[in-house]
Amino acid sequence: MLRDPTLTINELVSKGLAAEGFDDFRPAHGTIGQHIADEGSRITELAELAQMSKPAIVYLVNDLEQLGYVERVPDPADGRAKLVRMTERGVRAQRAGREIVVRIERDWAELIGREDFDTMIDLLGRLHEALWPDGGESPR
Amino acid sequence: MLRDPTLTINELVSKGLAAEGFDDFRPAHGTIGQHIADEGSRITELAELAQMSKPAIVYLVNDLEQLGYVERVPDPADGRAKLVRMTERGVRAQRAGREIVVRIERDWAELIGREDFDTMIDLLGRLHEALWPDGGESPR
DNA sequence: ACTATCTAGTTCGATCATCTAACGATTCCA
DNA sequence: TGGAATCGTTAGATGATCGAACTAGATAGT
Repeated sequence: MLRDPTLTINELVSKGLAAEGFDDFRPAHGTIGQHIADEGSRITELAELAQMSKPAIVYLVNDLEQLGYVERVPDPADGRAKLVRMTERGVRAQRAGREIVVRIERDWAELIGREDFDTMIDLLGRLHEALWPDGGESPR
Repeated sequence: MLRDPTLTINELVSKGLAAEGFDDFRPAHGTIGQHIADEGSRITELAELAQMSKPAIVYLVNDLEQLGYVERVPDPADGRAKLVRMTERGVRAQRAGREIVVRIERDWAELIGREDFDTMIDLLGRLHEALWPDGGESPR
């Protein structure tokens, strides 16, 4: 019951983006897009948020950089670090992706009723909050 | 909110099984264990239920057969087909897995309250039912 | 009854996403 | 100022998945 909707959202977003000209954007890239901050995020930071290893993030960021969705800039605060930041194209894709999610939520809300849907989201949020308090810090 | 719990359940079940002597059972194998019928299921059938390609199922069933969790028997009703059936070890693992899931549900229910948890499950079920009516048939 | 077509499972080859281990560069601290 | 921790990366491996092409068996149309 959790798994199917998760996969379907990913799939729908991917297809929706493809239809809007972002056809080189793969589902796994969404992990980055979801967590990246507007001012840019460090690799380590993204790894923590996505609960993935750093090499996995590097792999995805390499892809996204190659495809022109993100760029690496040196972090002025730390010579070792780099900030991964959305390019203009990346921002457009991110916006499009969020719109698609909103549309899916609207569609699904109609299926079981807006009120019940909101309740469900709220409860899922509470469970998530209970399992990963706030920022969410579990090293992997 | 959907993705994290999904992954966590998989991970916890895997670890729990490992602790009970089924340490060669990998998360992906769960896809089979979840859908296989007591009398045995065909490869094609499993592919439909899991919404995966046939080769992917064959790959997993090969693994599970090698590890002694399932066995292939000829389907008396169709000479081309084979039934994938749980072995004794498979049944034990399946039971253990279900117990672990029950335990996780109990733990999580405590986090947000049993009543709200039940409501959430019910709503998720309704959404799932609305998206994949009953048997669930979407070819891939 | 024969052939053409369809279906069940499999093999092959490729690809994607992910991991652990090891490494150079930089920063931090005692 | 020198040793330990941290940041990103590379290298190498593996798991899970797919599509295309194949074989053996079933089925339907003539």
